[in-house]
Amino acid sequence: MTDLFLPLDDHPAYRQIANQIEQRIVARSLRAGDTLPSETDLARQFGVNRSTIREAIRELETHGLLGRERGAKRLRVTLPKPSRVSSGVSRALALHDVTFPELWEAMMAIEPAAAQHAATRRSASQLQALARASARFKREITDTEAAVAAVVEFFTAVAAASGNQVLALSQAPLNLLLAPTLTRMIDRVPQARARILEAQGKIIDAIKLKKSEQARIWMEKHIRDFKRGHELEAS
Amino acid sequence: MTDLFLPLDDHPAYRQIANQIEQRIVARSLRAGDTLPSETDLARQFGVNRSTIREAIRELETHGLLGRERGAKRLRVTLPKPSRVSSGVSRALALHDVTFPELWEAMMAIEPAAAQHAATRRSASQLQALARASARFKREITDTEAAVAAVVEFFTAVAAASGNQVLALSQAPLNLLLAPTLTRMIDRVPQARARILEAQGKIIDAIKLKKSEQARIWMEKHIRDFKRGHELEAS
DNA sequence: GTGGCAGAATTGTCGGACAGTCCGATTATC
DNA sequence: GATAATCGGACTGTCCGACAATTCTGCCAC
Repeated sequence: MTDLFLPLDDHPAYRQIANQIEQRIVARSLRAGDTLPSETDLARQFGVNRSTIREAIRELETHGLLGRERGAKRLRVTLPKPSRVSSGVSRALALHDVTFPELWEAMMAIEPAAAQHAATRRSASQLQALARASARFKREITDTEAAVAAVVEFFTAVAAASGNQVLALSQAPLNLLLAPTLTRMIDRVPQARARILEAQGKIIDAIKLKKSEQARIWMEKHIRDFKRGHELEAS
Repeated sequence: MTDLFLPLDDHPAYRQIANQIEQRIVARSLRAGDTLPSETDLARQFGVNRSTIREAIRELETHGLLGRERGAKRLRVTLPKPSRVSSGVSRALALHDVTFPELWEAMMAIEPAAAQHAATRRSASQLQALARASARFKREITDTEAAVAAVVEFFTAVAAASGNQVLALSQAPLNLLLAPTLTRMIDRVPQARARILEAQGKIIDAIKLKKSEQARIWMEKHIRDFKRGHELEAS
């Protein structure tokens, strides 16, 4: 079953260097905010050419572990931004041709949980953010693209209010995948907009009153509507 | 509120090139398996130096969009491997200092759903994989590290059996985060091993018999045990 | 068709170079 | 003395050219 011999993968220098630096960051020996030595310096320290260092840096930069302040020259250690990470995930999922049912099942698992926890933990400002997102949806309800963006914003706000980074980061990629489908659906299913608005209202109410069970139930209904909408649209 | 002028972020050439290639891949104009032109060729086409091309390639390579067959020279378009993607996510979460309750809540949302769908959709071989993972846990039950690996393998197998790529990819990062905590817990809480084994058995039974509700419930109990274990361990 | 082989092609790494920009210190100005 | 203009050094982004090691390819023998 398992191969007898493992393939020996030679590590190019740039990858070894990237790994070494990554190790340091993960081990907190380099901490977020720290500035890295200059490329020339790194090249000297590692005993390689600057070009090699640059390739290593690119690797870490795309992982979000290194970055520069806007327009700054010096490189510094940064925490991977959730938005960057999740866009990578959703791109991967998109390339793997995820179907709507798959997406929907995942939303059905995650969003209600997020809503439930949001109801018990939301701060006042997070509640405001929710209300703002819903208001924006109401305002932009005729502009399909803006409306979809508002729906995504609403989900994001719920996840943020859940006070759970893991849930938030699990949820974020779903939004990006949902957008295209939702755009079609919202245009072709007449009652979709009204139902979304109603659900958002109920969810906000529940979260405001800290009724976690209510929040979960309404979010479930909300997500179920997406499936119905998708079925209607497809027929 | 909003700034009058947007900061103009200049995109270095290597990033522009990376974006262009990425676009092609996402738009399926370059499809998985296609081989890319040589670096020299790309440099000519884009009208830049080979070093610049190389930096762009590194970027796409770390995103998992490009890769080489083992020991091959020519670069080809590849689908991002879930394992690569999820390890990036879990590293990001680890750096953000995720707490156990956060992790636990996410598991509580995702794993039962995965188990439920696995019960309705699992193939025979996926069922076997589940049994294998559990058998391995039983066999290695005294070797902490191997036992933890087996637990992770079990969760992975459940997610795979769910037939849902989105759930699987949402779940994968959780495993990597769970491992260290579980290692401590399993060593300090005497009854942990037995309870895990029992839960795995019940879950496998339910999935084998396609009792989705049972599968969900037992998975919930299983995950709840982790919280209890964690509380016991902490005390 | 299989195996082997020489030459072409390609990658990984190197050294050096240069323009544009950012940073810090120094000097000039009010 | 505080602020503004100035200047040199440091650093990045990009380029050029080069070379060893390895892979790829077309060809030949069997």
